Amino acid sequence: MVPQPANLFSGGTNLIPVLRLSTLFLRTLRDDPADAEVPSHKLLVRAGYVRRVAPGIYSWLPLGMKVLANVERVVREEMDAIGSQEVHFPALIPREIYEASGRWSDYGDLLFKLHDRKDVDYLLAPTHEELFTLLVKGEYSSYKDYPLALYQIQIKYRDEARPRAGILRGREFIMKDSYSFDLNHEGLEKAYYAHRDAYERIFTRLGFTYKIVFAVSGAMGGSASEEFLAPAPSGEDTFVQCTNCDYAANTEAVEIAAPPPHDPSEHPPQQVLDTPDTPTIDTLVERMQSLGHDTTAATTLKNVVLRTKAPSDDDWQLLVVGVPGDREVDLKRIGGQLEPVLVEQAGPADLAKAPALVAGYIGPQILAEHEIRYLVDPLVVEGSSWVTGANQQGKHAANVVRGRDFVPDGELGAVEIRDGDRCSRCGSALEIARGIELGHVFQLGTKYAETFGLTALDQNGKPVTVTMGSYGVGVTRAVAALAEQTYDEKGLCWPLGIGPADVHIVATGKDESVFETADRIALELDAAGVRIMYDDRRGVSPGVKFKDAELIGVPKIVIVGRGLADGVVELRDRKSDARRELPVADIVGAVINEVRD
RNA sequence: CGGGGUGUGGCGCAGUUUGGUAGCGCACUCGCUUUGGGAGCGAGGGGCCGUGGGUUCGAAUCCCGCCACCCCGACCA
Repeated sequence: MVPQPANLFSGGTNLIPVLRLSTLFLRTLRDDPADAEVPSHKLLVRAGYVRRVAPGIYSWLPLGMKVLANVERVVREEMDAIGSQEVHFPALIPREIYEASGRWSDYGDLLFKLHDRKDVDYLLAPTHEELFTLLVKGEYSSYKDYPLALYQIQIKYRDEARPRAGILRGREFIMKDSYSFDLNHEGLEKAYYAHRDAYERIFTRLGFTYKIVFAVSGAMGGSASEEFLAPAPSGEDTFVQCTNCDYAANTEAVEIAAPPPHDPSEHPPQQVLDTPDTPTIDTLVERMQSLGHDTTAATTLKNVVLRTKAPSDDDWQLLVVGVPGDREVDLKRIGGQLEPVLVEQAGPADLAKAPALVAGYIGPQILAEHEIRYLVDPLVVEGSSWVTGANQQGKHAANVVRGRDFVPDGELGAVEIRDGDRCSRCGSALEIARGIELGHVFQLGTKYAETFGLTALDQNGKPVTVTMGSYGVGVTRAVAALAEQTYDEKGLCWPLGIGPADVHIVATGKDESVFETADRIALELDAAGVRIMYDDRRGVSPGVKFKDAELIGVPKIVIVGRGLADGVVELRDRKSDARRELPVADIVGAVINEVRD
């Protein structure tokens, strides 16, 4: 028989695995912390799950650790289930590895850099592509070894310019990152969808409502890319979803439907008008209307001057983008499409180099002859007619028709998306919403494999570059995002299986029989494998215990108190607040039923 | 990096305008009462008032510098 360990901290009972509030390292706060803005931050601090140490850096207390462990368990089970194998890399990495991929400088200020006693440079890893790639390169060299998928759950470090929203966006956070390794694109696709399916199971099991949206691959490079977003007002990502079909996309990656093209010949000829002092759309529309035209902002063509730079170039190139005048240009969206080419607003110095561009009166009619690249938003359809600049100070042109009076070099989704824009799939209205990025899957391709020379010999003894997929889940972020999606005015509201316990037993009153009964219920439920939190504090008023139970957010609450005189205890549901009284003898069975639903 | 704001006990705050040797609520300790919605009374413990300098008989308070943090924006898997 295995000797039982002495438990110095359980108040002399044997309820070791049970979270007992009399000894639990927990202090709940009555007030919201002053530095917290979003609900998850306020509540996780108030309910004693986390404490702030420095900006974007948090300590996790026992309750927080329980939730974190539950999230990690679900993630592990689903990753293991698709055959991905867990590894663990260091967070502390020597500079040379990041130098080889170019990211020591590419990541810039986002990297936490440090050095050892010999003055050798190190960094705290913001992500681990390099180490995964190098590890596989060191072990595998034959086509027979593939396919392969590896993952880890690791602390990441990113020196964000502005950490915010508590746990949602920290400088130190836990991420599950995995990589798939395949010999061809078919293999990559298979791995991609295996991970995508695994993520659906993970976020469903965690109790999220989530949305899978098309995304741009960002700084990581790559092609196919989707994000798992948890819709929430405090989310930092903006996405659109169709009100009719299942199309959804990050606004950076969205495509919207354009009106049908016109026949260019149906418009009257171009006409140049005197429009002095009309450098803005508003002033132009006013002037045109006073001249008797039915011009609105939406029928003017606004031409915005940007500059671009490809990674291989030293100099910036001018780029003019045409959008309807009632629309703003979305630089983020443009940047996502032009990646890895950099894009920004052109400055006065850039304009000075192109005298043909008259600020406030730019029109596309002359851009081709000056060899200035011109792209239009798809809303500027073939054959459409516009009021736009005449490329002379104080003059605009009307009836300027695409395909007749100017031919753009191409199309580029450039306008800022608005509520009510049309779905590119079905034409129904799109709506805009905010979400928290829980996970990201994308097909990385050969970028890192090429950089580090990760190849496999095929049947003919020829080296083949391995193609990779990259898949991330924000683990600490998921804890906060779940709080964000489930909280109510009383506090946190965890789903079954994810909270620090599934049942919270509250013993109220001073009668010793209350505690004896509650002790027994706790023991029996624990023995049945139900995860229990037990408020066994003596001399604490019922109100305090109820408030704490609601704040902590365990899904089922059992109250052993005044009803005991009549032989009943109360069972409550935290979320719905449904309450029922049950005979003491029935409570254990009833709870087990509810928890195992 | 730009704009706004704040630094006073573990947490939330007052006091700063008008200088006089630090206070309230929560939490904590002890005693008595109380026990189904953040209890009451009494007695306690705990703070170089962000930091450096200056003015003054005297600075949380006035002056100058610095630092840190928070919020909005820029930026950011």
